Amino acid sequence: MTDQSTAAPIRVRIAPSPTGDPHVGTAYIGLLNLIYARQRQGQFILRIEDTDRTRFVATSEQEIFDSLHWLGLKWDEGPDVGGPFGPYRQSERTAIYREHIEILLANGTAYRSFETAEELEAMRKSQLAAKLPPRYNGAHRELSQAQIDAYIAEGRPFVVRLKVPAEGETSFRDELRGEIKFSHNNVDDQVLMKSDGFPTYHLANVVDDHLMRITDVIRAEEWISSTPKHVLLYKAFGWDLPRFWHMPLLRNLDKSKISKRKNPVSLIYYRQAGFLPGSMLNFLGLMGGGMPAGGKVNEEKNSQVEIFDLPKMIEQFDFAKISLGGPVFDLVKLKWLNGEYLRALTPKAFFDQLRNNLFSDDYLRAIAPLVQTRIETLSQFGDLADFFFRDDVTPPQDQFLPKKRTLEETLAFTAELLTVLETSDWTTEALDTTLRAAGAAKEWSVKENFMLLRAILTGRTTSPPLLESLVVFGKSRSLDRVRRFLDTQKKQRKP
RNA sequence: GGCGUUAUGGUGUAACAGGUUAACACGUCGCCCUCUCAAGGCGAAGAGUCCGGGUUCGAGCCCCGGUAACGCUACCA
Repeated sequence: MTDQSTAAPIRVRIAPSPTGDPHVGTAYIGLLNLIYARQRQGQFILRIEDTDRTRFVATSEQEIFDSLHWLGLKWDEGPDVGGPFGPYRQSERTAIYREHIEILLANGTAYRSFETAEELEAMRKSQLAAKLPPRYNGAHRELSQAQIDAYIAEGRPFVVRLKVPAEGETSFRDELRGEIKFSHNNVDDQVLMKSDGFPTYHLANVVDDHLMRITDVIRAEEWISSTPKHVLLYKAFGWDLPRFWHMPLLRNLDKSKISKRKNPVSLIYYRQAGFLPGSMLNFLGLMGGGMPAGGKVNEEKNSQVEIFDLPKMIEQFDFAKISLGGPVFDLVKLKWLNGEYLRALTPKAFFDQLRNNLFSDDYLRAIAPLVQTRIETLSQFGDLADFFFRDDVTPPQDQFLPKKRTLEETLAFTAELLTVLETSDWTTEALDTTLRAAGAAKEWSVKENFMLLRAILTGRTTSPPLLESLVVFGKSRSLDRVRRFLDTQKKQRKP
């Protein structure tokens, strides 16, 4: 029952959410999906999962497109290129989800649940306090039609939940690991449709994958525990299951799931910091095995360098050879690989890279007005604007530490700044508001506040205007600089 | 806590369907080249394959039992 007709054309997809910077993990899973599709003359689809209105970021979708294109990952169907199974943006498919939720409500595999978010939160807390696994208590599983009608007439908001069978288990086949079983005791009655009428991931994902004729779901390992819910949904609709492939999770150096706190994860960062798309793709392809002999080309002398481009990966990548331990995303090795790519460039191509990226007209045009009034000879440009072109800066303590502050409170305040900056819009106006508010909240003067950030960003106490500099330097790289600063300070204090 | 997944040097990976001193790359260290730094060349250290049992003439590969790490445990994906 797991296999779709073998004659059906292979169709795979990635389904990123536009909730922030395009993630390196999206590129990783995207690459794997693309390789899988190309190896089998299949189709690769991009679907935007924008059902979470609270985390939605307007610019994010375009950034996902741009970053993926930068890497050379091309999709056959998607919101921007269209296709026969659209729309490819979930926010444009709400009518479809409503229709489908009606089917489940009608055949008794889902039910309305009228508790408020606060009630649920309270329930969760008390369960946790009692050391019980936090799960929905099923209070509204068997509401009578009369009660339901009454609640609805009252105008009480509700969510729709999956009615997981009380007994038994659900098992499915993971193509890389074999059979995986979950007892229904451990599968919660997942919310399928939120009270705002938007579907959750679980519903939208299953419905779309079926409607878009997806044959193989290739996604990250973190989804394994919710797969039984998805399987139950396919069954509830009476649909065939796709194949499931759960890929190992990219990790930080400490083996935890890769995160911006410990590692740059934004593709925008990597692009702006001057990594070449080819080396990034090559590196990603090496993560988790799959390539012959772990990336060793052959026994010939001098040809052991792990150089793979997309066509080569499509030719040689073997999904059966994927190793399941979570690979550490090792920035040191990525840099080495990128260096290899840089050195392999012709002098002309290398010059073009510099000219089109680090020293692009756009970048220089944005920086120029910030320094024009501050220099007397053109060569002083370098003295003042060097931080725009550097990988990192390290301000000495006497530069960043305000006179009246201890190192302790300064670092705490910096961490505070980091959190508010992460969610701030990246315009001078927004940054001004954000920073002033954060400073006021902790009783840091604007001067102390701005000076601190200036030192972190530029490595000195004299610089072009802070806000404008932040904007020009970009959000990803600016935040990375703050994180690295914090990290360096932490490491210096510990040992 | 519950459930699930995983486990080869510091890191990424190899090791045919169990068969010699566990291989390659990054990193580290040393030497050579050299005005410096890289790059490049040469070399070294570093794992006995998470631990404990078992099967076998023989186990990193098979079986059993532990442990640890990670993931999930939301009206987020």
